[in-house]
Amino acid sequence: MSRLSPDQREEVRDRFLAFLKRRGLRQTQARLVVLDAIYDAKGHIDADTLYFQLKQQKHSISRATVYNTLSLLLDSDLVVRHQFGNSQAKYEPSFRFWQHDHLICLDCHHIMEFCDPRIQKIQEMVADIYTFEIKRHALNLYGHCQRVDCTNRSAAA
Amino acid sequence: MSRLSPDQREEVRDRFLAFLKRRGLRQTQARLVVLDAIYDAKGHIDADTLYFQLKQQKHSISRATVYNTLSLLLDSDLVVRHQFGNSQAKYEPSFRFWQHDHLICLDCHHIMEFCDPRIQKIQEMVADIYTFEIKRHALNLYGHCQRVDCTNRSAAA
DNA sequence: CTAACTGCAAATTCTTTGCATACTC
DNA sequence: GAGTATGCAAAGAATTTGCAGTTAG
Repeated sequence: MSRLSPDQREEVRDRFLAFLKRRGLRQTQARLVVLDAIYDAKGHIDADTLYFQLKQQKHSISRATVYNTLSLLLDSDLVVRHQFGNSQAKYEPSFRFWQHDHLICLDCHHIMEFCDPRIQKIQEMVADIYTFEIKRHALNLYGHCQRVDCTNRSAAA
Repeated sequence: MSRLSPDQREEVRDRFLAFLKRRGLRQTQARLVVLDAIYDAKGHIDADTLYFQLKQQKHSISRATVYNTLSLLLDSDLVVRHQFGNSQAKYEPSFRFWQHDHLICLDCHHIMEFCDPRIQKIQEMVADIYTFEIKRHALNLYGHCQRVDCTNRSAAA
């Protein structure tokens, strides 16, 4: 996933500030720092890793604030949350990325991304049949990757 | 999801017993009771609900045993686990059900099921492109249902 | 100024683990 | 009878909450 340009990053920031204003919430350092950290991360970061990453930098932000800000970022659609089978949620930037899906290795938990336009079609058809207004989807494919450095590979046939 | 016939139920039971024997594990009352409870449930039951359901019946089985048995049922492919966005995992019978996917209401958390053969195609193509051996998939569509008794419906446009 | 935000630690929720007792093989 | 499975309660992991102090508007 390619990094955003400075212009795009600024737009993300503006959107978040606008969202906060619209909700009557304050623009705080902490909130912007969390936003930047997620957009700087390679992708698929969990709340605690984010917390430790910020702790190591000059910004020290409590877990409570990290979670609080994540919640705001989800509400503003600038970040999406994923639950890849385990209990720990992962977050990634959503802005300006085309909607993509995930391929998860059951052995090494490596995550790959792919994109297939047919899912859009399925989504539209299902929405129609079930009279359901679909906001988003998550397609996760679980299996075994063939990477040479895949760990925990089981002997199971 | 239609209920299984007595014959099918017996086959499920036999499969589980065979699985236990193969692993050198014991056939205990508790394990069979948990298996039955999941297959009797309407579907999409979580561990704690299962625990309380069993508690109310004559069978009193501890949470530890519920979780232990769920793990064995997952290993034996008789039950599948789902993570629908929240932290609480849900379980459902897998045997003799065609693979299906889920439509989840963001307001009332009602879950509907659907099935689309195109997902199979996508799965095969992605497996090919990424040299990945796919074992299973989960496609979740999140949105707003139109049921009259849908609760928590937000005013958001 | 003042209400909202933050940090801290304690509380909650879901799941796993350790250990004495009970039961399968 | 030997040793695994169970129940209980306590531990653990992820996330949330309450409250006193801090800060944006």
